[in-house]
Amino acid sequence: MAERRPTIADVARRAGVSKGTVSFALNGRPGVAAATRERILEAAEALNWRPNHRARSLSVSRAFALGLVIARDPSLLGSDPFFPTFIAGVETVLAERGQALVLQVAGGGQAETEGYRRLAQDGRVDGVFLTDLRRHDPRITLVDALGLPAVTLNRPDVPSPFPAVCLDDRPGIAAVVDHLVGLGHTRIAHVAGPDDFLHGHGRRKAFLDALAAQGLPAGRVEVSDFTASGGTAATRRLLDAPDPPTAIVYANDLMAIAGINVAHGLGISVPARLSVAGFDDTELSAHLHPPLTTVRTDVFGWGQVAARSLLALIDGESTGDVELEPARLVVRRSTAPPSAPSETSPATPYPTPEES
Amino acid sequence: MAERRPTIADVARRAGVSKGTVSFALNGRPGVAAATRERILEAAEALNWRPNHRARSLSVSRAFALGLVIARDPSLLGSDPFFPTFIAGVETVLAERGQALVLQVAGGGQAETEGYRRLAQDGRVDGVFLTDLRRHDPRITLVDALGLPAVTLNRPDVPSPFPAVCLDDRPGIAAVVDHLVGLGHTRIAHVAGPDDFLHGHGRRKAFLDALAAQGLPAGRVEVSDFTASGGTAATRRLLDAPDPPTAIVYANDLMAIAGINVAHGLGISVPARLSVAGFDDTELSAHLHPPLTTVRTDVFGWGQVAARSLLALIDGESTGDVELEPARLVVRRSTAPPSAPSETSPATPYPTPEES
DNA sequence: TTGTATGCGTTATCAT
DNA sequence: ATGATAACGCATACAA
Repeated sequence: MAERRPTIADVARRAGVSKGTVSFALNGRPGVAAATRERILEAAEALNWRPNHRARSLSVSRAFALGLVIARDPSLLGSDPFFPTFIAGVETVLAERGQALVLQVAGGGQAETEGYRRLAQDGRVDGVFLTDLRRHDPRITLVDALGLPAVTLNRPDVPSPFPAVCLDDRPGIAAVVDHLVGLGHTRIAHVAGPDDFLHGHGRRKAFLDALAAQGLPAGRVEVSDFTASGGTAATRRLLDAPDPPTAIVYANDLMAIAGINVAHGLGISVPARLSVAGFDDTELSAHLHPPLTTVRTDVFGWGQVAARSLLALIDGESTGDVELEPARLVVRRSTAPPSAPSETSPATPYPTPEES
Repeated sequence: MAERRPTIADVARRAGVSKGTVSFALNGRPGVAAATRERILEAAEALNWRPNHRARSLSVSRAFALGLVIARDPSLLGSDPFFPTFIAGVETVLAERGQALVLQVAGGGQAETEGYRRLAQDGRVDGVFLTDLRRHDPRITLVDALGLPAVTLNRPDVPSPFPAVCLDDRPGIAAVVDHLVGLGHTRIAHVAGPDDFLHGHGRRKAFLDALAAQGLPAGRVEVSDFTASGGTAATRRLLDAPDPPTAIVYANDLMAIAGINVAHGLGISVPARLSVAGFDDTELSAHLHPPLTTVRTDVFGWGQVAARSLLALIDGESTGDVELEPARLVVRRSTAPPSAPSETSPATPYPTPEES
């Protein structure tokens, strides 16, 4: 005799009314006499009735869930701090609203499209987050065609019907460049992310713009892929060049850390002979030696705001684009004035690390 | 006139049969005449009918989704490579079976319990993964009481009704110790994970057991927390001690990397004066300088097998516990023979890094 | 071999 | 103004 979960029919029977009236009463809708409402609430309470989520989902045609499709090489996903932090931010909002997060990890581009399509066709979610925007991102029209509400992280470079939740990278990159120029650097290079990602592209442009604003010639840019191995290769190319840079601005911490290690391997000490700056402010970067100068963005908050925006959009009360606090510089010990050209690498140990 | 999606009633009408017959025909159940079946399939094809996922979910009382509750401090979640990789493995299996993954990130213990409860009560998922097992983990009985099928990652230390998907850490740790002893080390320390995690506890025990098996006295163990900051502090404590170790075995790569940086800060070169080994084989560890000797586990495969096991359990065809390929040692350059006691830190640059 | 009723909560429509 | 009824979506136990 499995204790069957009470249904709305049980409540209706006990209160002596119809199912419809129970529904109206419990959802606080008008058209129910106060006395009747009271009776219904008591019956529901007595039976400890909770609406069946699946039935509710069916009748209102809502999933009460949001979707996130991650298109990344699984083997590299583990070293990216973005998604876990972003998801954690999203979750804080969803948890208090009874919403769930449905995740998909898609390898290649084909699987990605299929992922959105499945989420939409199965009605698994009421809306999706569009992260890691690419240039001329096909997902904008795809998701729109699927009839799925969405928010984009930052603004796409194509017309978009979706609200954008924006966190501007560029001030952070500009601040790094200004910081390095202020220290006396003139040969500054950049290790960029893939150029088809909007953020990779944007950080690169911000780098070049900031140099130009400082009246310096364009620095060398090595396009890489946000991975440690890519950062290693790009750094080798830069440091093996005839006129190597005295400072390198990386598009993320992972490549920067790999870069520092390449420098160490070449006997080039950081920051004495090479200044290095990252981007992300991962937990590790403060605990390196030297601790990494980097750029911090509030990814957790980004997730929170994106979730709120998407839920508002789904509820038909979109507030339009949102602008978050831009990225900002965190100065630590991996950046310092360039050494005099004649000076050789000093063998002195680094000063004790200290958080800025 | 929104083009209403065709329903099973439309198909039934077109084929001149009842809804029930359509359902039987399309699910390949017996009791439908071949000619009738053919007619129904044609009608469904012509109308391009797809079953409504939500209605299906309601009628069969299944969510066609699995759940994962992650109880981690959100600010530290980003530096842990485990979950993204595990999830990616899970997804490869779910994608081809039309299943979804519902994720919850819960901060403290209270929120964690609430997370499982919500998943169960709302019928959001048909089963859950129990990861990061703790000693006397209360989730075993909780999830069982909630009537939710589950698989555990490794075996709990309490009686469990759930299949376990096991990947043994211990051979990896033992191999590290053997490797270090083989190099000539006798003062080997361990920086452990939190002792209430079974894997933190297990790696520590494996470390001590391996030393004992080698006939060496118990090495010093610093219990830490898997974070860079924790690894930094623990390493300081070890290296500041009167009789510092010549090798440190860390319970994860993140702490090991932080440890290497502490050593650098103290002018202690790795591996010349201190050997360091990690655990995880994160992407970065091969690109450090020196590249990190560590232990590799197939987290992606773990996710795949766990997903298959959980789905099998839900379908009532559980295959019992599963044992995966155990963790195995990856020797790189961060481990070397201990220097002679009298020898001071050599200032020679590291050899060029090379993957083992 | 096929049709019907039931399970679910919500809501449009109808009846008082 | 209040409340009852039926329909929505699919699968399945049961009746015919």
